[in-house]
Amino acid sequence: MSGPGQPLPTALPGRAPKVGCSAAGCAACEVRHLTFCAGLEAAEINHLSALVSRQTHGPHHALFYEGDTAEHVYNVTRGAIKLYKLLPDGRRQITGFLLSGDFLGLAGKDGYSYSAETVTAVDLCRFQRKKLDQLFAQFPQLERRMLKLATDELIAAQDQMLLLGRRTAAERVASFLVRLSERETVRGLPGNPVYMPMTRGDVADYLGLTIETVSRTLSQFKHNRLISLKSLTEIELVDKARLLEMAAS
Amino acid sequence: MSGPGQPLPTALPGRAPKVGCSAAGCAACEVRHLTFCAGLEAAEINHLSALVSRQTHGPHHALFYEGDTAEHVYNVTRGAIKLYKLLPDGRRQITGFLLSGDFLGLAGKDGYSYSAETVTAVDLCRFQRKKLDQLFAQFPQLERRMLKLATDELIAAQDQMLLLGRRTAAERVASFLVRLSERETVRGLPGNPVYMPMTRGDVADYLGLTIETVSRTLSQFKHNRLISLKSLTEIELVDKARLLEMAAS
DNA sequence: CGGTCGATTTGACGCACGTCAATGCCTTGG
DNA sequence: CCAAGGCATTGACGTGCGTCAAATCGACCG
Repeated sequence: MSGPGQPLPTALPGRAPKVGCSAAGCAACEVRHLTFCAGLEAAEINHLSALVSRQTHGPHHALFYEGDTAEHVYNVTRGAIKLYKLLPDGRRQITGFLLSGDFLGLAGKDGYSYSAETVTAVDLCRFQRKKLDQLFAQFPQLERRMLKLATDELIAAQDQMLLLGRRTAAERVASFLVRLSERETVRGLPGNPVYMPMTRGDVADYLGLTIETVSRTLSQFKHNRLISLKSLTEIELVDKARLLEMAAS
Repeated sequence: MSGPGQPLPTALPGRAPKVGCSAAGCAACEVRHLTFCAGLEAAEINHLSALVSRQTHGPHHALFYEGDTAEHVYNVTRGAIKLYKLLPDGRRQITGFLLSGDFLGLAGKDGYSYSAETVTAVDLCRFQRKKLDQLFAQFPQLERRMLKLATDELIAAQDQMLLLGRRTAAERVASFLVRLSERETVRGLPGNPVYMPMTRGDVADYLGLTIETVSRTLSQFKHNRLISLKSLTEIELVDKARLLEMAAS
């Protein structure tokens, strides 16, 4: 798996992702509590509002590539994004999927450490890193919040290492479904059926497997009545208890 | 691989790890430039000095376990530490090895996200998280520095995901040797031969392999004149160019 | 409505790496 | 010096997942 993606449904009837702050401004942002913008006073929010530039992109749009100078920092307010790294021969590892409220753009001195591409149509809040750094000086609260986000991401990355290094294919897929469901729940969505907008290839490259193994594992889950496929991108978790057990950590 | 480790040479003749700041205080700390203590004024260093408690531990000593309340934060000033996560059935993933100058103790709300155990004898600088947080309020510089460290760790974690998800056994071992060598170089050590104090089991659990595969891969490298084993814990990188190529990212 | 194209599923088969089992080696201690 | 206890290495063999290849499905379009 590598190369640019192909057309995917931009939205699903009756399951349109929650709309973010695209028009109304940061004060009305529905996902602010999830982002680094959380916990700011009204006055501070206005400072942020002045800095932000809003963007919308269609599916399968490259935002930046690994190694690019990291000039911007983003919050996702709608849709899904994938982050990935490539080996010279094209092998790909997806390091994360971002949903609304997720943050994007931490980078070391060598620029972005991964490439970013939209999975579905997305809305983004974009900040210039330079200007944001100035704001950090004014509002240490923001930097504290950023450290918390980075720490949470690090913890998630460590969990993923455990998954990639030591879990079986079935455990990986079960864990993926359960985690995706939980992330939707946190965002006020039902979480069951799970909305899974990425391709099997994306899932495979996230879980360190092949497309075929992901597909076969899902088929096996279906056969064992653990899940039921409403459509290619909608999976009902029928036996969530058993799935949780498989995903157990 | 799991369970507590067994005796290992505490030091190697002629290769004793660099001594840290154990006696002289932070002002004389040899690894400060690598830690979050970097870039502070003399006065600020004194504040830190007042907070720090120094510890020494022998090899194979557990510092804390995953889930423990995260009361402390550490800097390693001598020796090597491993961080790991366990699955209920005992499968283990080592998420990182720490050397002198490395930082330890970022944690989410569920306490430490990994267990920590010494590999060799170590010296540590220990801070109470609560007190350190107070210092952060006084010196935003410190928090900035902490964010940088967390970001660097996150980037390293993403590299490790790529390794665990997509690299072959030979690539993993080559990458491990080369990175260990580079880390020693940064610390002013020769970096060749590489000093590798952890057991084959530790390496296996770090690379998502088994002891046998690590051992076989090293034997194959030896046979192909890529490396030469001076001892179990000292590996000469004979054909570093070829190793770098295998590790290529 | 039939055709096209890519994504997904399914099947057959192979292999890289895991498992199981000696054997060897190094360190420690009597 | 010998014995014991752990690692580490090596060999033989097994298997989970990858590879290759062929349906099948589903969305889009003229």
